Amino acid sequence: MPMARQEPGSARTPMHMIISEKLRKQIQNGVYAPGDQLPSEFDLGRSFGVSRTTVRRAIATLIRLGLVATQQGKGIFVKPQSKISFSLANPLTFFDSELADQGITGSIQTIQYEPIHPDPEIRARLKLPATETTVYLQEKLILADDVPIAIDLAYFPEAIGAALKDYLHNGFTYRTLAINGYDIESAEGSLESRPASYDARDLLEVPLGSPLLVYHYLAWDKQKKPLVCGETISRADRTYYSVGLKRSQLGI
Amino acid sequence: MPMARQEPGSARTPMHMIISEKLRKQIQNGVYAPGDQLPSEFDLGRSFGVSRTTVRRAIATLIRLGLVATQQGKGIFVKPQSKISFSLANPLTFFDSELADQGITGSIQTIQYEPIHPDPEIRARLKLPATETTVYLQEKLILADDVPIAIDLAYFPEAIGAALKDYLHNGFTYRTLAINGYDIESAEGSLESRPASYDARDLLEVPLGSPLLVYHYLAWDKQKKPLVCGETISRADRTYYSVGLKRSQLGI
DNA sequence: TAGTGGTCTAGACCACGGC
DNA sequence: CCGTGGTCTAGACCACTAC
Repeated sequence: MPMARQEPGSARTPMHMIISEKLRKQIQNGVYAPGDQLPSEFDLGRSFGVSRTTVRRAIATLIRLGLVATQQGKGIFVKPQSKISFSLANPLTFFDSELADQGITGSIQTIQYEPIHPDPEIRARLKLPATETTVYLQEKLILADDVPIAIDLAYFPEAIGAALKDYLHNGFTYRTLAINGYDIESAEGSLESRPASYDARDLLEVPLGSPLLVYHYLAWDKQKKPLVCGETISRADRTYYSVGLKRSQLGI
Repeated sequence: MPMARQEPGSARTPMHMIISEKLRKQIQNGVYAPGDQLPSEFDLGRSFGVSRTTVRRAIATLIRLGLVATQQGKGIFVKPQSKISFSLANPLTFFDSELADQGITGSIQTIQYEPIHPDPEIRARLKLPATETTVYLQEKLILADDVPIAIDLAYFPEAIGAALKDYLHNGFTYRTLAINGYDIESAEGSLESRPASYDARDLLEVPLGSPLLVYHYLAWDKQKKPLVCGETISRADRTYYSVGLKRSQLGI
């Protein structure tokens, strides 16, 4: 029997939406608590009177809303919700203490720290002269309670990168630059959100297409010479950025 | 014939992923330009040798990545990419001129401006005394070139809301507060990203689960008395926030 | 009327987890 | 071994768009 069509005159709401909305409300009302297991796809299909394909579509919606996660061979589980705060003013600067304040153990894994030949966009941001073809790329994974929550890619001009080689393995901070005589005078940044690509999905262990926060930054010294630029890509389900502004900084 | 299983020893990559990745690369390499129509689901299925269900799964991935959009009865089209910048320091303050600088016509539609009885979270943020049970809610839709890109919900203490009743219909800005004698001394905000719910999907015309940027804000006067709080919910595929920081503001 | 995407089915095989 | 989610099929009906 193909397709169970809607009774004439009944609401036009697709079954997969009815199912996902019902489950969503049950999760938000605590019928299913964080960590709880939902009924199996087979059982849900039987109790709603639909095929497994339709149930799977409803579950896919809940995954996209960040409410549940599936585990092959085990089942469907309600995800715990809680976000970690990053400060926009000093990203990753007091990373450890910032997380400690929130009751979380932070750590940084350097994935690579190597000289590379950057693409034109990075060259432009660092205002590299034509004679300089090399920058240092520091790629690191940021973990909270041993769960990856962000990737940071930082690009340093060659001289700075070489000088800081031994200092940056344990994570980058603006302070590391300052201690080594590179004084940051100003910085600019931008915050956007993008859906997770297949690559990001593998690194950050999130569903494909789930929101990621991307923080682009660029810092200069007094002579307006770029010291570092980069981007921090973080799981939007686990992180947010906060900022405080005084009167002088507001555009009033 | 059920399921076309993989040849023994071949890569384990699902067909839907092979298809979506191939189309993704073709889009990024310009084989399909923004605005172009992709082959129909039927044709894609035929050319890849898979069922339409599998093609639809691949297309669903491209939609989640924000690369294409479907139109019933018409086809699958490549989405144009371009983002509008909001300033974090003065959100919505110079909204019109900010967008004009980017070559975009901005407009604001007030959805409602009414006294309401807020939930405890808003009460706490505005530090309402127990005797005050009313705040003004201003809800508005922000359009760029007549396309909705954001929703803003602003909550004012009763006295301020009543005083500004006639001024706020044309959009809220910090400046409106200042002109009327409510001087903002400081403000704080936070930026996060959430997947679009069914409600947000309808208002902002985005796919379910696509990333939204949420900016929470709160502003005080000299006596640390809250003047306004609220949140701006914007389409992450059309907006980003930028911020500039001077040395004194960096945590170095 | 033809073509497109939107929804749904019944059933299949596979890979993983736990008993 | 069984139960779970992961992938896929072949075919159906519907709603919308364009000619």
